[in-house]
Amino acid sequence: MMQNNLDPIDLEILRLLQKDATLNNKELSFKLNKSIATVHDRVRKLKEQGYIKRVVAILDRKKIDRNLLAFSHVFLKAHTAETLVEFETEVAKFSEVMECFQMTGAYDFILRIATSDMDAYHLFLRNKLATLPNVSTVQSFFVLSETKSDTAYPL
Amino acid sequence: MMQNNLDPIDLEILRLLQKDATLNNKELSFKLNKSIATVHDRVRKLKEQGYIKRVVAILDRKKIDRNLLAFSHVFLKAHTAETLVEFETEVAKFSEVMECFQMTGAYDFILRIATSDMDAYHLFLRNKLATLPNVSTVQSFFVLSETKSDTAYPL
DNA sequence: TTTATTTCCGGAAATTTTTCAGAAAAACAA
DNA sequence: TTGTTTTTCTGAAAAATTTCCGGAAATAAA
Repeated sequence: MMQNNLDPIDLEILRLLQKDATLNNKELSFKLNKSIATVHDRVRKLKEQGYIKRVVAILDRKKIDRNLLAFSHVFLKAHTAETLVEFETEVAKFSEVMECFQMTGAYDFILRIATSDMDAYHLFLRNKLATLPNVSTVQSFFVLSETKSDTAYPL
Repeated sequence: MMQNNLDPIDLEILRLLQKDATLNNKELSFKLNKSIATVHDRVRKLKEQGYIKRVVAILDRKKIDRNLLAFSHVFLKAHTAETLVEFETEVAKFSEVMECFQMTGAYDFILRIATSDMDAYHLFLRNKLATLPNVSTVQSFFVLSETKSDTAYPL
């Protein structure tokens, strides 16, 4: 596997592990009709080569008191490299911020914010996000329902 | 553990497994200063009780040719229960749609779309999303850079 | 304090991961 | 085609881990 291409076996392994990374080599080998050692080797290489970045446990957000999910659109006052980097650095430190993307178009950043409730969001907005230098405007949108939520890319 | 509260040991286990679910019981037991059997028991219960919904492999999106990430804001023409459910059902079938949220406020849904490039997004928009009944307007925003991307909630 | 309940632990058995040498398959050159 | 090299695959053995269990320790209740 010198070249960077994934064969059908690799793709199937990635497909399966994206859905359920608790599958062990024996189970994978059964599903793939390959030997355990082969599967073991393939998985090791997929990790080594960085196709699999990490394996994580996904928690039930509502069970750990993160009932409110919001998207915050952030506009900055200035757009120098420095301003952007500073905002990115500071916003990443807030525990409520799950994701931060710099965007094209109408606003500068989209944040995905997880808090326990609206009060907590309000406090986050007032005491954390709005206090960052160069933040001009924040538009907040709240999730009514999660219709689809997938970490697995189709392969 | 009859009541639904997590003690500091459970919280620490969840913290660790959210970051790296490849940690085995021996490693966890070392970090927690507990026996392997105790850790094993705790993790089993956390899964049983649904705190850990699933364990997944996170892939490097760019290595599997999903270079473009977009957020699409969707406005519907009508808002009957039927219309909403139909949209949710149909949009979830598209492989480009990683997430779909129904939202409060200015637009009805936010979609997170992963495609290989702008051409693929264009095709998705024209041939899939825009063809759904009752879709009024779609605003597309593209990710310039991922500043923070976390699946782990702070505990 | 005594009793009941829960949590925790060490050790053993069962299972899985990891390693390895050789076989099979594929790629390549003559 | 044939022989050579390289890669991939396999089964088996060794190493490591998970899983189970009885009883000890800690905690809560009587």
